[in-house]
Amino acid sequence: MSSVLDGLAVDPASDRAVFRQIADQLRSAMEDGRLREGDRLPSEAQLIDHYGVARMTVRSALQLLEAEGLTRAEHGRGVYVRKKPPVRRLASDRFARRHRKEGKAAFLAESEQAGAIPDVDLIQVNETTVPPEIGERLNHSGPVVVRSRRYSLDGTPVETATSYLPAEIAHGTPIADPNPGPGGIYARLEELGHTLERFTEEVTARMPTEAEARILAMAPGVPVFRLVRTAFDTDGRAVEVCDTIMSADAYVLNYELPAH
Amino acid sequence: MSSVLDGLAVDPASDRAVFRQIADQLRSAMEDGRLREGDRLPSEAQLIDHYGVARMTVRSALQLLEAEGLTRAEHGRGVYVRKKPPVRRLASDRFARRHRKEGKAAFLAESEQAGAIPDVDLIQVNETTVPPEIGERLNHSGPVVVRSRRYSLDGTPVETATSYLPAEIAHGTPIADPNPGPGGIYARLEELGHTLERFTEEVTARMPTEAEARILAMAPGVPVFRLVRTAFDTDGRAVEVCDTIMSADAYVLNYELPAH
DNA sequence: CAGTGGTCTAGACCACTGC
DNA sequence: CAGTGGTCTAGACCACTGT
Repeated sequence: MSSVLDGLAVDPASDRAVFRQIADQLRSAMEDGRLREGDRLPSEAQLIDHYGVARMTVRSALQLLEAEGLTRAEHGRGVYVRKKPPVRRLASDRFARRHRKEGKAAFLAESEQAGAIPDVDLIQVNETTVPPEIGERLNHSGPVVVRSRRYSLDGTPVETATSYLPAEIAHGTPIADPNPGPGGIYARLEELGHTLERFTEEVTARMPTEAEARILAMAPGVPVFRLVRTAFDTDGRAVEVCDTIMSADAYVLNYELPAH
Repeated sequence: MSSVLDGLAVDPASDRAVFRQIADQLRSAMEDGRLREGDRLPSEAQLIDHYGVARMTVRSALQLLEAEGLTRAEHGRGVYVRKKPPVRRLASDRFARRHRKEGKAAFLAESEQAGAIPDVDLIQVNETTVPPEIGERLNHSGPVVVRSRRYSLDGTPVETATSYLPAEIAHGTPIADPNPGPGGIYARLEELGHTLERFTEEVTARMPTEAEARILAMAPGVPVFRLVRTAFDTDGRAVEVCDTIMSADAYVLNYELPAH
């Protein structure tokens, strides 16, 4: 009976640790298609038999692959080649005013267009003192209205977002309500006289914190994007900062750069 | 004698695995400042003594922290709270023509401005058939000139880049030389009549492949950005695709979005 | 129930660091 | 040299899955 392990062996005398050699061989099998998305890897017991090593050695190899985001272990079932989730493409014009005309907030409008079922939950709105990092971007100190929420697609959480707006702008307005109404808070800002002129986005990537991994139900080996967007009105005033954490395997970010 | 472990204990009867509890406690110490950047964590032997557990248990805890990018183990020395490397900020106008006037390629010009010592090595230029993924973006099939190189700052590799240009544009020109001359290949493209109009950038993040981790000397627990930039000339023709892999902890990407 | 992965123990030998 | 982390063995018991 044929298996991806046929003919594979490790060299205990090699400089490269045995568990790394085992991981290398399984990784190669995934790279050249002997193992495909969704396939089950050989079980720990099979790897132990095949390579003649202790269980911890094969577990170290499997853990390495999991940390690289290549596999996913399912308790009681097996270890599988990870499937890539559907990807959300963020276009650079996604906050353009024309996309707000239909009365939908950005996330809902885009998702329905992509054929996925969007959901928003864990909505919280409150008023606090601005965190220093955000205050710098808002060029504002003192009270801010803070709106946080979690977005899901087809039941899978993909993104959390926290918006900060100066209280003097947002206090007592629909922006401070859990449901800000059609078009989202950007539509409300414009109604309040803050016509939006431009946005800046600052993108970083890192492994999720424990809290982020929990709230986004993240698999090991998947990083997050952190995207901090600042909205400026036509007076050049920063009127909102939105701090977003996104499961990186669910996103492609598209931008346009000028050449002049 | 006082230590970050003072008063800390684990509950073996808890639902949460002991090694996760140990990781939680060390993570908390890093979050609230009891352990700071560069500090040494308690040694494995100290953790074993303090918690009364086996070595594999404390190693599992430490490995979890390393995979989260929080710590770095140094053989024979100890486990340390990871220091954040200096960050390179990429501005959205970094390919604007005005930045090419001084005759420096983008990377060198920026780095010197930031006070770091840039280096470029592993330069390779050859001609091959265009990979499908790149061909789609170039809207071109057939031969391409491929330029790949590695960039370092202060001796630390931070980025690899591979440029693809249609051979009919680049063949036999300085673009196909290892050293393309002042201003880099974008200056050469414009001299050849391909005035650059705009760029698109597509940003993703994931854990590095084994090969990427090696060439960029990456620590465990640090993801990479993949940035695929396409350059268009004033005829709307895609004239270059640049595929870049960057150590994510060394970069912040800045972009501007229009509101209209 | 058998098979799977999750956790944990109690050792062993090794390689690297710094004194 | 003592102290550190890196690798590996050979078990144990548990929880989850599917038949």
